[in-house]
Amino acid sequence: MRMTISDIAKLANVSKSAVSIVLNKKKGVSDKTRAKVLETIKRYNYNPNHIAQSLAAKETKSIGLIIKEIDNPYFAKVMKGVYDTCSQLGYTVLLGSSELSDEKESEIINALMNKRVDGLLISPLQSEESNYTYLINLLNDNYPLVILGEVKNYPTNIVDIDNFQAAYDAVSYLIGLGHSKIAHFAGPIHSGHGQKRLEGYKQALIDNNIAINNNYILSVEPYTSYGYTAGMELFSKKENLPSAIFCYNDLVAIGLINALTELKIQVPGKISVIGFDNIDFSKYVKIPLTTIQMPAYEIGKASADLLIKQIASSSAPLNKRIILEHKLIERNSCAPYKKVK
Amino acid sequence: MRMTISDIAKLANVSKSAVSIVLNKKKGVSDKTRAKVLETIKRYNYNPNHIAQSLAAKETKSIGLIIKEIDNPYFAKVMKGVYDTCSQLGYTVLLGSSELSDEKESEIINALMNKRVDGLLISPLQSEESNYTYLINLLNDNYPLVILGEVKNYPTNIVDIDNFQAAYDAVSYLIGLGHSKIAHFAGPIHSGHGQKRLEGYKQALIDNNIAINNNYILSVEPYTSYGYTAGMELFSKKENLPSAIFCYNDLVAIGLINALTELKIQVPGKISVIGFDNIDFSKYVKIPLTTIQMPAYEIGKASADLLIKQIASSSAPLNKRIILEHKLIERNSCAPYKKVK
DNA sequence: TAATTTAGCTAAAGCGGTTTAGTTGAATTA
DNA sequence: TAATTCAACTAAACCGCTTTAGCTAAATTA
Repeated sequence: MRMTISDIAKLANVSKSAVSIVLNKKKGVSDKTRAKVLETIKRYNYNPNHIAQSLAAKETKSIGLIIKEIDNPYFAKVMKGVYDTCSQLGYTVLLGSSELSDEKESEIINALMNKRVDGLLISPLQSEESNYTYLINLLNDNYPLVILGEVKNYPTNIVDIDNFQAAYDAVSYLIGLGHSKIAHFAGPIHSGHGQKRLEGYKQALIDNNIAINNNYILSVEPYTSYGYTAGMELFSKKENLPSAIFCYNDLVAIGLINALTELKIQVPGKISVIGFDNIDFSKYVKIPLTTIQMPAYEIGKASADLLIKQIASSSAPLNKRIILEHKLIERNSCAPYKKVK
Repeated sequence: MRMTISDIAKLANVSKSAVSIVLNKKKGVSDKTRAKVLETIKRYNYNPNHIAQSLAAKETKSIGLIIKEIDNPYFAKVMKGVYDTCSQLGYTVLLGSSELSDEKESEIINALMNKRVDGLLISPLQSEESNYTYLINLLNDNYPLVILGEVKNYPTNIVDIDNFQAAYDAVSYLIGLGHSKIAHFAGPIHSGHGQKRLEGYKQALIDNNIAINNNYILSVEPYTSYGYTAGMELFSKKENLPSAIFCYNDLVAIGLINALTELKIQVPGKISVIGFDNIDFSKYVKIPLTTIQMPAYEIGKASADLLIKQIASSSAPLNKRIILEHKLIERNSCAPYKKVK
């Protein structure tokens, strides 16, 4: 069996308290005693039981990370950022992934809270106002929280980019290239990011006196395969087609381009496509993707950092909003509009 | 403050024991009492403190997952598999990533064990025999363990594919296409997978009477950028170049192809490239990649399943070896050897 | 009817730590 | 020299659960 603090205490001929003091590098024992304890700890290769420590100290030195999809290069980068700063600061991360299901999301939050994580880092689904009441409960309970996105009308710690502006920039870029028939493969429309990007898209059109065409707005699950399917569907009709498409994310854009090349529709010759996220692969893809860069790793780092700060300053809600910079990355999937037909 | 079991006990006018019995669905209380307890639990929205449960029950219902790189599509798929079965079976996963550092790997193992995970799922680095002594310690301690790979000369639970055979198949395929000057961009050569694949590569050459040329074997970090760099280096010399390259993984292959196209060397016209893993993106890349399919998600599922079985059958080591099927996926990055020069 | 099970319940010990309050003897201060 | 402070140390309570052992009253058996 593993050693306990009592074992060590007995072996070193001191009290449990003395061992605890040494363990936590507090003062209250003589150098001689400290040395003796340290030596028997080393000798028996004793490691304190973190569970017991957590129970006594009422903190677990762990956080819960809830993302939407494990299997998405964007979230992988976020995770890496979170993981890096957490492990550096001595925190363990308990993984949660809602996989786009509201139900799972709230189950996970519950499960992680029962595991007594010291705080929660959530990329929320927010598909229905009513469905994030539990988030609001957390806020009211003053639970250390950082949101990768936002909770409408509630001040919280937030780390994100300006999704509205980023979408606006993307569409403006397309307009600058001469396009006016611009479609949007929108993400889950009720998600925070999806909504913001949709709004940015619309505003860019409005500001350029381009009418919004609802047939040009398709809501699509944010995976490659759905980009493909939606592309196939849209371009099987042959009338009133767009000349450019702003996609919710790179995955969708890549799927779309795949459909397009399969249909022998030239990208960017005939159709320009712009993505979102700038995942690593977007530059290796058949037609290197013009896209908006999300600083995913930095978002991960910043949010973990903020969360741990919030945990430290316990009761007082920081309500910090960290908005990181996005950037348009020009590659080969967009071209000036040509009137030819 | 949050409710405790004592609070509930008082409120329901029963003992803590009674509440505990109800909580754990054991028998020992009347239906009436059970109902009463259940009702006050619901009323006060009580959730047992999992930390306290873990301490008392000496099990945490959590496992540690140690991968090599968070930010690698192959491991993302493995993680997803692990996560899916764990959350289904009520286990939480604590994330660990060695990021290719031996030192970190052993630190993580230590940290996770102190957090008292019930078992460990490790994709080990194994860069030096001496460096996996701690793995062997775990084995000797009879700690529930599943290895994604293997520990030489030690029986353990293992989930993997036959890396030797897979590499053999890949190289045989190239040979079947007429190639004989076949290089290998090997992964970290002391890693389990790296070594097996290297051996498979060599054996395939030997069995076909092709001399092994050590200049054709480059050890490369398993990232895109290193594939690129190594490609640039190799093909800057102009003599005795290979006509085909078997890469440690798709990432390296993609980087290599990038270098090649930059150097205006046609793939697969002049150089054939075969990868390993079959990550999602390998089919969307400029030159869709011919590669070996790793059933990453299945590996994740199977290993988590096995680990939890091992945890259940506690003391008795199962020592199961699950070898999953690989498959060669033909796409466009390999072509028959042409003698033209 | 008396003896024996059994069902329902709970007090108390234990899981492995931390922390508080208290004791002792040596060092300081007045 | 007596009174006070202080450093070193520890016993005991506590964190929030589970589990064991024991008690009582009702049900079963002989």
